[in-house]
Amino acid sequence: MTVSSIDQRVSLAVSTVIFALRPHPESGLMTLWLPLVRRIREPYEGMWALPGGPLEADEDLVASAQHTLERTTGLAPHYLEQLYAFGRVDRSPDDRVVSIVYWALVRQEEVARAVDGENVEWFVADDLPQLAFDHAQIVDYALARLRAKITYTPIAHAFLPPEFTLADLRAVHEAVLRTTLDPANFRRQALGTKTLVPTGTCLQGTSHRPPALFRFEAGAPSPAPEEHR
Amino acid sequence: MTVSSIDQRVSLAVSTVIFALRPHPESGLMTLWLPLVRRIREPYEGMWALPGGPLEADEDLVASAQHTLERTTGLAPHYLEQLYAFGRVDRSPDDRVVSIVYWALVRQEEVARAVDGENVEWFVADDLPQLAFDHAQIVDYALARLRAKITYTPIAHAFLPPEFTLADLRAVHEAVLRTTLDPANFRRQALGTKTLVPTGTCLQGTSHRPPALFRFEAGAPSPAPEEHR
DNA sequence: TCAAAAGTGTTGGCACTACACCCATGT
DNA sequence: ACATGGGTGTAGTGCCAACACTTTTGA
Repeated sequence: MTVSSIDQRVSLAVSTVIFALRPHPESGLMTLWLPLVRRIREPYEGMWALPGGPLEADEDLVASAQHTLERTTGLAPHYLEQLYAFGRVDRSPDDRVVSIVYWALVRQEEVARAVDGENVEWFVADDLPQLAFDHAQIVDYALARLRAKITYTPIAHAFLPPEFTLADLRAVHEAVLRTTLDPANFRRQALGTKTLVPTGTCLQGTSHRPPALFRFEAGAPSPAPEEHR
Repeated sequence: MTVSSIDQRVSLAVSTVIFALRPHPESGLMTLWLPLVRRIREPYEGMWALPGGPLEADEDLVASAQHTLERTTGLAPHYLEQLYAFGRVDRSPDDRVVSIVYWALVRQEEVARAVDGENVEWFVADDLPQLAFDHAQIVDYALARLRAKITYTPIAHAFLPPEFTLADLRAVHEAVLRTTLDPANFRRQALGTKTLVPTGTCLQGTSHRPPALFRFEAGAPSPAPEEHR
């Protein structure tokens, strides 16, 4: 086997799968969306890809993901977690790239519309165009992780403003999991986690009984290392 | 901020936390052990560290972990999974290293004793010496992951020979989780997973009723990407 | 008064724990 | 016979889905 003239070094990139909730263009139902970036050079020029970039030598992994997020959406994430490191030799033609991928949750209302311009566009997460590299597989895995994790950890609040009703919270779960949930049982289960604190106030002007407002209270931190932002 | 003369590139390493079961030297109870490698150069020269090495340009991540495993224990893993990518800027003095860490389960009987020589030594996982870099934190996280995962996925068989009794399987769980488990309930729960197939034969010569032998049957594969060895 | 969602109560099923009990072997 | 773990049965408990029902608002 001959040593080709190709760069022998392995380069390291950090990419981020960014999720937000927004109504589906057809059905109008709340759905997961994510921003993609159009590639402006080979390989895969013109195709859509996950936002990201090379890891700088003086930059933590999380910091790199946060910078990508800031560049892509103009905001700081409400939730950010490492997803997986992808490193198959052939995942990029010509050169060798290992990507450490993060996933993030943001609030759609906060996304600066200005950024959504030239090379950034939001897509329905379950109906994406063809993606560059192995990014389709990565998104699938991120989706699976999000859907699994929302059922056993309180991350749904990352999609919501500081104060919200239980109906809001339930709507997030329903959108992410693409199901309907029993309001009564959801309420009990949500309150059972001890992560919700009633603000004492109610939401007014609802054409029905005013729902109580809650705030999220951080419980025991997850055992994941290094993510102490 | 001045650019120092230090290498500006980020280097990428793959390390592996290798677990095996072996009796505790004092209590005699089955316990988790893992092999460490003595560092033969700075930084942390003379200290114990996780086995691993730089990622070769033509090598998959899993392959790299497998090579480390082969080098350290002389065998192929029965279970291998990516743990996490550790990349804090200051985790190594002087240079910048991102480590993608795997964890593996092996059978103690298979470990080639010859390898356990010069710079490799096995330690009780819950009673380690001071480790180089952030490796103590890494081991803690690997232990947590193993103990969590053994409760909801059938990985215990990776410590066992192809055929085993339910008592063997239970002993593995008890050793990993450091508890005792009710034999009757453990049996039902284990059989409930539908991953155990009775071989039809029984283990003879036990001074009591001969226990049935089982074989592990792979169920639905996990949704983790890329680990299709 | 009515519609609509908030919030509470009730019931049946399922899973898991604890523990009693019988079974099959070697000594 | 008896000690030892293998293996089965069973009652109690707690969680969860389903769904009936009451409450509180705006229109």
